[in-house]
Amino acid sequence: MMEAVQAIRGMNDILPEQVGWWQGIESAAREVLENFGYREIRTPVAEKLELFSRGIGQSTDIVEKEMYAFEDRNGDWLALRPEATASIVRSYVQHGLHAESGCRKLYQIGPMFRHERPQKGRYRQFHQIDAEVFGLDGPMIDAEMMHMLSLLVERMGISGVGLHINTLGCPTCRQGYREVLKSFLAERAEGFCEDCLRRRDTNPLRVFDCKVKSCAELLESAPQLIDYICDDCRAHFGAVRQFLDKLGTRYAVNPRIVRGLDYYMRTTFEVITDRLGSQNAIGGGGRYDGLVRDLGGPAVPAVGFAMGMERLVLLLEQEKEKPSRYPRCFIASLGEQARVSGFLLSQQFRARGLETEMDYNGRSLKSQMRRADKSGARYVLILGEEELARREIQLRDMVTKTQRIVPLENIFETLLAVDSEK
RNA sequence: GUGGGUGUAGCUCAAUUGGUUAGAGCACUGGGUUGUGGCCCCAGAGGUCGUCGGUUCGAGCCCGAUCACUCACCCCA
Repeated sequence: MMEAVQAIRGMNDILPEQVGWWQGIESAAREVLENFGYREIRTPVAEKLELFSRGIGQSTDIVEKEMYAFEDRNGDWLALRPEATASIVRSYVQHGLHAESGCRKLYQIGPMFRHERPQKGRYRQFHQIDAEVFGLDGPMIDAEMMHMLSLLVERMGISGVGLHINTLGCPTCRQGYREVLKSFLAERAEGFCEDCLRRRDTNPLRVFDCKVKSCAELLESAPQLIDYICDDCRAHFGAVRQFLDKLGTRYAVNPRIVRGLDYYMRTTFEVITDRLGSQNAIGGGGRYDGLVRDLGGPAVPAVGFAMGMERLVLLLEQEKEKPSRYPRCFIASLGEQARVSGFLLSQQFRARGLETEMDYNGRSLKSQMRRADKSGARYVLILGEEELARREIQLRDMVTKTQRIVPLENIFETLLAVDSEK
């Protein structure tokens, strides 16, 4: 035997047994998003590398060490997209979508790529549901988006998750806070772990995300961003919270939600579960008013979020029964002539919209019945040479175990009539 | 990128201190009814024991390397 080729590490097949979960999640997402006025946009999985280094941030982990970047045959540097926002913004700018109206709501569902060490809930090819709103800078849309995210999770049948929100301030007021925090970290340097000391220089806000106990304890006395942000940012955050309260959306303010992408400002949020081990965020996002301009477009404000579909599937597997589908009808046949007639019959049934299965191998009736049973079909049509000669067919109801002989003519209508009596 | 755990049939797992031909359950195929499913009975098929190398008279078992999976760190969805 030749050695079989394996799938790429961290890139998984979604087998027919699992695909029902994915379809359920996707249709729930489309339904809710479209209901809120979002329209689908499909962008390529590869972009120029520059788009992500400019968009996501040069010093972020994603750009620094997780991107699938490569030189193509023309010598251009490309990358498989590690997230959707930069691509959507690129497309929005390139096609002048900002010209059409004040506000634009877009969504995308598809694969993303990051070269990380795989673990539960984290893969190298993973799938996101991503939504973005362009052109609105007020707090109302921030609240609506988080409200919608809660509905989305609920509509998918997932419970026991929490919405955590925070504000990062705007680039101006955050800069002041960064300096204050940096000096706080410098004063107490000996108490913090190595990672936190490294973060002090790269991205000081991320220390709040540290899981080391001693760091968390020290940070309790740290200066809080909320005390340093400007009046406009404070008012924005206050209004977001008021709207969420009025919408009845439950949330917790969590100063640890700082996000790892450079473009976020003001509102940030995550949907968190305690049932997935360490990969506990099933969705997250925030406001990024500066990104469109940074990518060469007009100064259009924006908010967006992404959800991790693998994590949603993991949660659904924990609490719901696996969705499955069954053909309505199975055609069993005996003898070559009858098999051909059964084959043609199955095509007619399908053409009329009835999900129909059959046995193509010409095996024993017993084995065909076994297959019919396993397929979950409610009805089995049995066609032998005897029935064929008399222009008849056996119609068996697998649930009631009753069987009768009916005319072959108009068998489709007969089957529908029998089925509608149930 | 760092650390821990695990690799035996399609799946879940066995295999005495290293000892002849590596087993079971589920799933699969056929039979038990000249043409009838779930339960039961019988039979069959399915493995280079992840891979390569080493130790040994002898390795599924011990050692090393490598690959993969997995969990955690990191980071994030």
